[in-house]
Amino acid sequence: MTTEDSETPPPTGRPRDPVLEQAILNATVEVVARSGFAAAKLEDIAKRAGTGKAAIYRRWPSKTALVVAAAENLQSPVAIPDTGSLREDLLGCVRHYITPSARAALALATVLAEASRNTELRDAAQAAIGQPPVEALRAVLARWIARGAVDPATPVDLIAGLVPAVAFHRVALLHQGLDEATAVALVDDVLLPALHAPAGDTP
Amino acid sequence: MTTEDSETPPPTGRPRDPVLEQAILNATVEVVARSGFAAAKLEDIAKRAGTGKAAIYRRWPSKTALVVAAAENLQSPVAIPDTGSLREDLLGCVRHYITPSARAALALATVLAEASRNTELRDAAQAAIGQPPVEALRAVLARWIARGAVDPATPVDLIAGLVPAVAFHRVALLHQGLDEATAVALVDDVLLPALHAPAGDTP
DNA sequence: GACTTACGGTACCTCCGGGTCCCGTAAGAT
DNA sequence: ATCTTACGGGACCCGGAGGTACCGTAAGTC
Repeated sequence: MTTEDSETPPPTGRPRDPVLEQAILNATVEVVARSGFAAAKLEDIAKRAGTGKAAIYRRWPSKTALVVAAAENLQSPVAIPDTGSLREDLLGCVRHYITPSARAALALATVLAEASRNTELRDAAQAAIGQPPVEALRAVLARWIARGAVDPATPVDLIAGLVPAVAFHRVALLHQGLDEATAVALVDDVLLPALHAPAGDTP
Repeated sequence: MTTEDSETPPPTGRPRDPVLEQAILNATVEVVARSGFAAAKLEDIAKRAGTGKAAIYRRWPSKTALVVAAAENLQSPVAIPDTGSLREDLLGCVRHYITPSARAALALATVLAEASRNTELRDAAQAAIGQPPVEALRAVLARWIARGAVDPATPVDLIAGLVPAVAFHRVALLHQGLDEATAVALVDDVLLPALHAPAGDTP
């Protein structure tokens, strides 16, 4: 290996359009989120991306691979709020599920849940859109526990899992995204009471 | 109308087997819950029910109608616990989601969520397996509010919606049913703190 | 016993969608 | 200018599954 023999054969000819790449991924998310994994047609995705099926198969070997890529592409840097107020930090985390992209992600998750047997697909979706916001909430809780404002005995996993559960449930079954009022109620009436609990009511 | 003219033409010939009817519905739930709505094959359902496709189409006109009927058939009388203890009542409601039939129902719901465009299907599922347990929880909360043990200002809908959300989320995305430990934690660490809150912490 | 309808099973029709191929054209590299 | 590869788009192949038709048989009614 002098410089680069086997890898990267000199890229001659017309290069691939990166804009098209992104357009295809976006179209995939939209179509899959709206129609479901099985019902999503490659032709619809191609049409919505303003291209043909060939351009898709030039990049990904199968429908599954395409959807996995689209799910991974949804990853957005989830901020870990640190406002100095526990309530505001929680609100920041919960509000993450209100954004349009989050709603698209959840709708996609709805669908990916259907592909139960497809482990690859499910894991990719979970890692891409499931974990990050939960990790953020977990981090916030850990920080406030360290600060002594939250009981160290609180079941962090259970509490942190509450928010995505509600968001997912609303989108998947009730077909309505999380709204501001619900987010506030979730924080004030559920999360904060659960966290403020000292050492337990039965000593 | 003397006795019954138009309706019920004298049922001659071999009658339909009601046992088979139930077997088909059960098989439908199992196969659809395992494979998903789209991936569920009528032939698999028939085979699992120990019959042929013809026997199915003799009863329901389409795959969708069959699944709707199967969802409706899942309705089971959800008991409204009244043990004298708020905690026990809540536990009773939450435990409902641990039963095998509840897990099957939730798995089915996972799938029905995918059929977003099919309003008929979604509504049937919601009415059959979504509403009843939530109504039970709502009733329990209402009773304890009436008894004065729970703040009348508590957002009953939000709280009652928490449990199915968690159950659904776990089954659909995490692929694990609700277990006893989680149920207890849900009641002790989430529901009870949210309910015991008096009039609010900021007077 | 005659009749009617359900039964299990299978072969079949038909449509739909994933995936492939090929066209004429466009956009870069040498 | 030439070469190579990507592009949009259409034609096509093919497997799979919903739905139908028909068999011989079983289980009821009159």
